[in-house]
Amino acid sequence: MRIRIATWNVNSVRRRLAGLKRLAKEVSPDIICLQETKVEDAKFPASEISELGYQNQVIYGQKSYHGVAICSRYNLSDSKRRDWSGKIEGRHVYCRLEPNIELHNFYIPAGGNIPDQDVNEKFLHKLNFLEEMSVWFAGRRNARAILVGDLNVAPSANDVWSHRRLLDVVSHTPIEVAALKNIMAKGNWVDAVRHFTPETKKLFSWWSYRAHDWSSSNRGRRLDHIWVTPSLIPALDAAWILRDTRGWLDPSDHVPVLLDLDV
DNA sequence: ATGGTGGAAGGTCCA
Repeated sequence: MRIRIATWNVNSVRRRLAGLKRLAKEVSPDIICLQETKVEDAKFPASEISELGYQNQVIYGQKSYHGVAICSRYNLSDSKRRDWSGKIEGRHVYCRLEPNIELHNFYIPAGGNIPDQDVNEKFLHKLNFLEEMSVWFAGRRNARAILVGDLNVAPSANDVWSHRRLLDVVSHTPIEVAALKNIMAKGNWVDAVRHFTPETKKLFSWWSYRAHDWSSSNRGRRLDHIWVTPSLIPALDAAWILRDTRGWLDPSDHVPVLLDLDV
């Protein structure tokens, strides 16, 4: 059985319905994990997404900010919402797929502009969130699991357009990179995208709206990730990033990341 | 150091 999973920070699910329709038509994921839905659950466009084929939905949103969802052609069970770092913000949902795979969808806090936890509460919140994740997943390392989402950290030198110029920019600072790698180490996670594309090759999943020409300047970062636990490595068929989506009409600033599994 | 754009708002806040 082949399962195709997409993760996409849509920057408002209601503003991205045409993009979701095009993604469903052209790429046909079985499961789409969304971040930054920016809508409370009662106003989530459930019927529109159901009409695209994704009748099974786990949503956890709030007004204006954050918000995540898992939308699936297949049945989902044991769906849960979890809060982190003392805030109720709609940043994590998870559920079970058949055959017995746990799927986690995260929107990790961006962390504000100043990379100093003593003066920037948002950066402190991000570091606390990452630390809590490392502890929680350390206690679940025997799970057969997939973790996707906008993790808001670009861990490797070739996950950013300029390692040197972003060392002091939130998303690529050494303290965030160490925190993300600590989650991977303690939770026994493997980076599915880097499993297929060597670290020597630049890979981005986000380009700022503020660039005059995002494609030619290409000042991107890889903030969106798909991880799997080791028992799923033999099932990995492919993992890739849909760069062209950034050039679609009315784009998100993030593009989808895809995984094909044969389980 | 600042601004550049986009989204939810209908103030600004956030990315």
